[in-house]
Amino acid sequence: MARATKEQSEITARRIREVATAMFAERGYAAVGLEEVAAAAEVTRGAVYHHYRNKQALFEAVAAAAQQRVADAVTTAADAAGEPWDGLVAGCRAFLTASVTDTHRRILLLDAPAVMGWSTWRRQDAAASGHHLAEAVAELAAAGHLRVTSPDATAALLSGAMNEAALRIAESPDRDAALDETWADLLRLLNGLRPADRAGG
Amino acid sequence: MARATKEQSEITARRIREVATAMFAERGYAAVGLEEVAAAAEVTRGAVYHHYRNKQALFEAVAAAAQQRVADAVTTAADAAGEPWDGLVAGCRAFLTASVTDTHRRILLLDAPAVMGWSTWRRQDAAASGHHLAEAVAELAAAGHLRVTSPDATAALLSGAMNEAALRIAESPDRDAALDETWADLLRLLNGLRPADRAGG
DNA sequence: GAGCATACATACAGCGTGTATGTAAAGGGA
DNA sequence: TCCCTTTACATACACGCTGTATGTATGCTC
Repeated sequence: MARATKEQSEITARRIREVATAMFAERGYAAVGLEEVAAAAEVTRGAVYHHYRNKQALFEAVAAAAQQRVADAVTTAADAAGEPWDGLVAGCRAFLTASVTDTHRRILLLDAPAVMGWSTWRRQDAAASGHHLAEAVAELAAAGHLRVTSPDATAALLSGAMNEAALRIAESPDRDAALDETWADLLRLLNGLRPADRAGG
Repeated sequence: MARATKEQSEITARRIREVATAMFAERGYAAVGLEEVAAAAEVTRGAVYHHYRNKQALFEAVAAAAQQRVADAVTTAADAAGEPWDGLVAGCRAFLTASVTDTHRRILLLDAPAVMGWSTWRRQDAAASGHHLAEAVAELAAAGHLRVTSPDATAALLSGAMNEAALRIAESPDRDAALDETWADLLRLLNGLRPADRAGG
């Protein structure tokens, strides 16, 4: 078969990644074979192995791209808010809504930790959206807007809370209602960390 | 080979489950083959398939047993406390310490959701420890000790927070310090949900 | 004690991953 | 422009693991 140019090669790699994203999101990592990924991308398995070392490497690329999209949504929302407190709230809201989508849910919240291993997954998460959360918490804590013992620990607690919430919301028959409900209680959790003289402001 | 009695059969099934528990905990679901499980249990793969429909069914049995152990630890701790509020706190503490152990961590927190699917996993969790958490929150909310919009949503948020915390603690070089740190901030989260006139009591 | 059900062992089929090899075209220097 | 190397794939193969079908000897029941 004719060999494509360097530019074409990147397009191929991206197409493989994109069809793999859809399939991993729909049926999960284990249930997807590289043969079908190749077929959907209109190449052979050889091409897949040319661009990605193995199945796990492909998944990691898929997860990284998804993670990046979530991170972009979070930072955009957080930056749009003025006050640091509002930024944290807006970022959390953006994270929740982004994580509820099917693509991100299955790939990032269900499969990623098991496939990549928790520490690798956590590193990637920290490099993307998790970093912003920890930083926002630390900043607010330093400014006295948040009472915490360890900003990192609090960030982890909040991150875990939001991840589980996203899974719950996604599974709910009425996602909008579940999101509102969960959001109200997440706000209560956040507000509960504010010193009495700042709360509600 | 000689066929054992009914009693022996249960012993064999349990032995398979126990060696599988150890291997799944150490190397993860995907990396463990049924051949090695059988070898470790001193039977053949045929025996494994006789007692468990397939690999996933074996894993679900393993997860259920682990889940039950965590639930027992939680209820024991919660029942030992007098006040309902103290019961919630004690239960959370017990859940955290139990979840940090290697066996429970990898099986219940990393692999279970991906292998069993989230809804199945959630049902099993609810039938065990999760149920108690939701009930405790609902009870405290009804009594006015906790301000929440939806007890279920709050329980999910807390559950997710603790799961993530357990993973973080387990990965930490100094688990005791990480546990103390995380525990302090988890208590802040819980206390933040109490009405002003009850907090600190 | 005869027949059936049970508790395994054995043998086999099929799929999926990973790897080695082949091939044709792109890219670069003379 | 010719040649050589590298790149971008396709093809072919080996192997492991799951699941299933079948065999077999023993406990169990009537």
